Amino acid sequence: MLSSSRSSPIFGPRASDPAPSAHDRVYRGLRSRIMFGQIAPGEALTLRGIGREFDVSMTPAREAVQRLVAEGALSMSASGRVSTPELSNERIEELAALRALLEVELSSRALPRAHMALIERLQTINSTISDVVANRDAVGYIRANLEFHRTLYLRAQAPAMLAMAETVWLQLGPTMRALYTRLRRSEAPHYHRLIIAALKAGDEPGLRLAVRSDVTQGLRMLVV
Amino acid sequence: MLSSSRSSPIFGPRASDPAPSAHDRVYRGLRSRIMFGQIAPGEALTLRGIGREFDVSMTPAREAVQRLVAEGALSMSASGRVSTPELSNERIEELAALRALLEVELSSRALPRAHMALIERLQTINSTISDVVANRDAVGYIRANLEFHRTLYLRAQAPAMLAMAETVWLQLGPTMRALYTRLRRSEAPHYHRLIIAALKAGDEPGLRLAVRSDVTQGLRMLVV
DNA sequence: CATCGGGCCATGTGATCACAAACCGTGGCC
DNA sequence: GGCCACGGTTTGTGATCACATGGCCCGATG
Repeated sequence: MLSSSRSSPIFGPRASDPAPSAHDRVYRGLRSRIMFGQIAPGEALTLRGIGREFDVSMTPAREAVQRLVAEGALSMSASGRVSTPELSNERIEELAALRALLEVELSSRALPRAHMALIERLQTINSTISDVVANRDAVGYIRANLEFHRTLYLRAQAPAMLAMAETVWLQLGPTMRALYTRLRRSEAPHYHRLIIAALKAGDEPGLRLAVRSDVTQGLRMLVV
Repeated sequence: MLSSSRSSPIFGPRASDPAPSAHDRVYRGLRSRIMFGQIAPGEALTLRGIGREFDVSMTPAREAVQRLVAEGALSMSASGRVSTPELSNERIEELAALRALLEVELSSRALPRAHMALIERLQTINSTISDVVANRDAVGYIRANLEFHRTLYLRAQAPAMLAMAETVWLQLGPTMRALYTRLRRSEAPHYHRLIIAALKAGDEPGLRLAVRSDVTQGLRMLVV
């Protein structure tokens, strides 16, 4: 995850990846599921089950799982059983603070490079979010929301920082679904519009505030 | 690396770890070596070689390597060969910025909980650093320096954030050695003393500045 | 003498297997 | 009725093996 030397196509594989190894296929598959909230917190996984599902032996399944455990996307009991972690409130707050820290910086670095084409793409993604929210599609919402952020942060030209932000998303994945199912429909892309406005205006303080708010807002209602 | 559910004894194993699995042993061993700069940038590793060295088969060696690759501590070529990464100047600058971002926040969170006992321990570590620097012991210097920071940040009660900071240290490990061999002896614990002074005074802005300086100073001279 | 090609060797990958430990359900006992 | 012990079954771990691929050295050739 953190800056593998390979390309990291989180949102769908690239066109011409020559020969994706088995453990990479499994890793990507599980990673998407976790990041986009398709696995509930506390759900258990078994190596043989993963192997059956992806049609590989236990070896690649183990490597993929090990990697996700290392990234905090899965947790492993002392006996080696793996499951998606159930985050404590303190942990959720800490991860939200990390998102704020990293993503504010990323957006700030992206600002000077944000041209009109980027802003248009963000607006397109934003309207996708509206559609998907109207359909009560939690997974689609999370995916589109993260794509919005990722598209912006890619402009920051800071791969290590982006990788860390994605690791935080990954750790929050299972929890995020629980959040977005109880989300009010109307308020969804509110801060996103503020972000776009600040980008257009070249308003750095406004952008930092908008990103921080967008990132913090959702998570705050989760720690009841 | 990132918040494994197990305890993470980076600086020497705990007393009563019941049955450390083989891949964990290998992982910890390689991780220390990398983080403390005992492996040069670009140095190659082989699974069978690691297996021989730690007296295990290829399987645990593979898992440990995979994990370190995921953390950015090792890089893997398209053909699967692993080596310690040779960082570009942009990457080094980015990682230094990450250190500043994360560690300033960590120190700031540790400040309200920093009591006298902690400050004394920091001073003890600091004198160790002076000794070790006098002996031109690069690895010892890096180890003691990181222990100084880690001791402070542990008080922040922010395990995910600390884990991310350690991941950055890990990525910088092989490069750090190259840095500290060309370090002037006298200036070593300068900013550390500023950090301790700010802690004693409860001076948060001063602490943030001192940490940022300490973290940035060394790395800056590396990007010639 | 430089460059290209072929063949051997080392290396990573993934499958399979043996083993030990943990989990779960059942039955008995208090 | 609740609690505990026990055995079958599931699960993770680590070793070993077969295979394909890439690297590297050496020799032949222009």
